[in-house]
Amino acid sequence: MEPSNLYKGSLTTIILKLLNENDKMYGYEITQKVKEITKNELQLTEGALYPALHKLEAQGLLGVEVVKVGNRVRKYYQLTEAGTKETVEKLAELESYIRNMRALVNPKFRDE
Amino acid sequence: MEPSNLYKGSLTTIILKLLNENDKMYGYEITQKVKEITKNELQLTEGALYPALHKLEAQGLLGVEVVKVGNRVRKYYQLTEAGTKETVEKLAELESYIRNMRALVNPKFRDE
DNA sequence: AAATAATACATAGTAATTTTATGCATAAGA
DNA sequence: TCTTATGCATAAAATTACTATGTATTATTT
Repeated sequence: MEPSNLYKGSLTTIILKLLNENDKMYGYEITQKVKEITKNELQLTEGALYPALHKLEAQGLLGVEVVKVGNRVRKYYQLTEAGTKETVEKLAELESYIRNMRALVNPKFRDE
Repeated sequence: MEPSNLYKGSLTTIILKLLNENDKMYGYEITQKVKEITKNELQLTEGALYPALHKLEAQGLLGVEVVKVGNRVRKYYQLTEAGTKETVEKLAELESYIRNMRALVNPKFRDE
């Protein structure tokens, strides 16, 4: 199965959740984690990921720590306090959205 | 809870599925159906819906029938054969996407 | 040793999709 | 009569992600 595209709006939630779970991660690590968890079905493009990380940082939801590993730079991101709050909200939104989509596409899930 | 925004990419799937289920519907009817099913949690904006319907029609996935009701016009849409096929694919994509998102945000759903 | 793949970041241009804001018009209800 | 509901439509703006490209280091394969 070829890797599918993201439904636009869900990338931020993915990033926040993974950081919430893993304390601190760097960009490339996030891409790999998503591939692993979704068994290659979802692929984060770098052109989406890095700008998203920068934006979250600019919004004060993430903090950054630059670490040199050998001769290469890694930028570790972690949730700020505001970021943790935002994560909770985004997750709730996603759950609600999934519930609604399930109800829409599957009559079985309607009266819940 | 205020009506939330759509995750971009899911509108087409919603439209196709509702038409698949209800045989033929007009735009306003679709907006109401979505409100009803999601208990007002999801609201389709007309600015998104009508262009989406026109696009699906242009792609040959929907057929239209204009009906006069009193002095007002309704445009009933229904799936074409190609539309029915597309519906199946879109639904499969959505299910897959939901599964992946669940796995990402909820470790419980990982090894499935 | 050289070529390739993987790791690690970044950005500009483009595309797709949706929201917001408007507009028009008829019908129903308060 | 005024407001709400029904019913369609489109343009401008915003959002979000993808594609393509660039740079550079490290590991693996040939």
